[in-house]
This record gives sequence, C-alpha cells and structure tokens, in this order.
Amino acid sequence: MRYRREDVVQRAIDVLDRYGLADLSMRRLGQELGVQPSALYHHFANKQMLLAALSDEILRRGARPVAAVAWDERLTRVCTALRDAMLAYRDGAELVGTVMAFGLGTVQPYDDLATALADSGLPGDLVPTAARTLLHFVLGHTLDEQTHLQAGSAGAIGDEPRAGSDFAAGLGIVVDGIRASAVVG
Amino acid sequence: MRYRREDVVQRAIDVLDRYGLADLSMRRLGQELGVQPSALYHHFANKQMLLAALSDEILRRGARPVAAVAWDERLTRVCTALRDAMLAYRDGAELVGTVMAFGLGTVQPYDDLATALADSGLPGDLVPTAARTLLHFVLGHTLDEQTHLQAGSAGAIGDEPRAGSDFAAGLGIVVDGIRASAVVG
DNA sequence: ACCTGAACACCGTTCAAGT
DNA sequence: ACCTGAACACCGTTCAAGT
Repeated sequence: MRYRREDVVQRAIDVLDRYGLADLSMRRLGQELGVQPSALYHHFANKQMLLAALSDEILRRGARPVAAVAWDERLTRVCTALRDAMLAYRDGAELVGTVMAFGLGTVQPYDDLATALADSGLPGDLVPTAARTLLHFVLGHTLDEQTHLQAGSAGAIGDEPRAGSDFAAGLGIVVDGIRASAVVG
Repeated sequence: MRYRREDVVQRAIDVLDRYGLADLSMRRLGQELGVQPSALYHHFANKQMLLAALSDEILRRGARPVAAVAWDERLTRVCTALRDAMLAYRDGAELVGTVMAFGLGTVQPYDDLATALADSGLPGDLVPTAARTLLHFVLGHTLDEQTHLQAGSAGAIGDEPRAGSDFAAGLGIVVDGIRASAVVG
C-alpha cells in the first residue's frame, strides 16, 4: 500500500487518540498502516517531525476564526480554542507540549495572541512576554487537567477531582494582569 | 558494590547534569554505578519513581526559607527559587515537568504558594487556582528558557535569543492579576 | 515516489537465584 | 538487604535494494 504524508498523519492521530502517546511508536504506526517502520522515514525525517505534524494538524482542526471583538475577549477565545483543540484528542496537551518544548510546530496560536495584544495598549516590549505567559498557562493547565482526567478514568493515582474546571478563573487572573500593565504602561 | 537509595539518586543527578535526561536510562545508570540495571529495582519500583526522587531532591536543594515579607514579595521569591532550582541542573525543568505531569513528586512549592496566597486577600476558592497558575507559568517559562539556552549552546535550531530573561516581567503580570482579584474580591 | 528487509544500537522490566 | 544473569518484549534509525 502506498500512502501520502497526510494519510500517515491521519492514521497517527487515530493511533494517538485510541492508544495514547506512549503507544504511538514508529513501529506501531507502521504496523497499523501495513508498512515497514522504515517506510515512514520517506515521509518524515524523524519521529519528532512526525509529532510536530500531528500537533500542527490538531491545532489547525481546532482553530476558530478570530472575531472582531475587544482584545481581552479575543485573548479568551484564542486560549479557549487552543485548550479545546488539545482536549479533543487523547494526550493532545502532552503532544503539543512536547513539540513546543523542542521548538517545533507552528506558532499560529502565539501569533494570534500577539495580534490581539497589539490592541491592548500594552507596551510593545511586553507583548511577547504576555503572549508566552498566556501560552504557558493554557498548556500547563490543560496538561494538568488532561492528565488528571485520564488518570481518573484509568483508575490511576488521581487526587481529589478538580472542582469543575478552573480554566476560566485562571485565565481571568492572567488577563487581569495584562490589563493592569496595559493601563499603567 | 552496594549502594543505598540516596547514593543512587546522587549518581543519577550527576548523569542527568552531564548527559541530559534523554541519556539517563536505567541501563546507563546501572553501568555508571557498576551494577546490573535490575539492581536499581531494589531501590525504586520503576523509572518514574526514580525520576520523582530526583525531582524532589533537586527542588529540596534549591529551597529557600520563606521570609516574613508581604505576600506578593513572598510569591516572587518562591517562584524565583523554583526557577533557579530547575536551572541549576541540565534538563531540570523538563525533569520536574515530567514528574509533575505524572502526578508524582512533592507538592512543597504548591504549598508554599498557597500559604503566601492565604495572606493576599484573595477569595479562598481562588487560592488553588492562583497557586497552580503561578506553577504553570514558572514551569512553562523555565522549560522554554532552558530548552532554548541548551539549543543555543548545542548549536541546534534556536531562534533569536530571548532578550535577557523576561521571567520577572511575566511573573509580574500574573502577580498583578492576582492582586486585581484580591482587591475586587 | 514510495516501500522492503535486515541490521545496529539501544530501551524498561521481571524473576529466579545468589551472598 | 542488595545484587547477578538471563530473558522478554520492545524502541528509533539507517541503508542498500527493489518497483
């Protein structure tokens, strides 16, 4: 069987969602496609690049058009869409986090945040800092949340379940902090 | 040779700092100690538990006594000490992040933050949210920073070097946000 | 353009047995 | 209490060769 790159990406996402990131090996994926593991290296230079392509595709699928609303509402929407995109697939946050930690993957969410922040009145040199702070919050919170959700359903450790999700509350704190710097600056 | 648990932890930290987390395997560590890999399972149930012990030890070494200062200054000190502790060893942030993602490791930094936040005037139900938001910021920022620092020194990808470190600025945003919720609440 | 087959140099973990 | 030795079931990656 002959596949194109996008077929491989799709099948890899299936494997991720069904069996988790730990079970998404090049050998396993090859087996799933009925192909030798080495065949995958025709499509991707290495596993990291494959994972980066998965991350990009998952984020692309979760992307929402940015509406023409106030900057703080726009930040909230971009962050919420990012969280939803990662929660839509098993280990989605872990995948995106790994890819970002390696400095790979698209910077689309970062750009969306930076664009919204340009309208906030925040001093220009604080825009990258604020954008990355939001990204760190969303990634960290969602990773935490997804880990504990899955730990719960798998019967693993799992402390007390988080009261609802405090995603909105945490995001509110960060956005408030940005607003404070925007007003003063 | 016969080792105690703490000897193994110390040697593992050496290997981590010299060769990085990717090269810290049970086999490699056994070899470094002149012992069969299987001998390590006498001291730790599995690799995750070993890594959790490393993380705890690294954070313990970086811990500073919490001074009797204003709550916001205390938050800043705890977060800065946490960052410094992780930066003190190669891949420190990645290690601590991995351990935390698995729901293992001590919760000492979380408790320190929650204690300081109890004095902030923040509504009680926001204290855990604020503490975790700070933790996510510190972890995410430091991971980013350490990854790019190391990528730079290893001649890897490495975009433009981060102007100084904007750790203090990012932390300021989050603390400002907490202050805003504390005043209003 | 896409894949095979074999190889290289590794992993984490288990377990009976030793001292 | 701490370790050995051997085994099990895996990894990512390379490379010459095939169609």
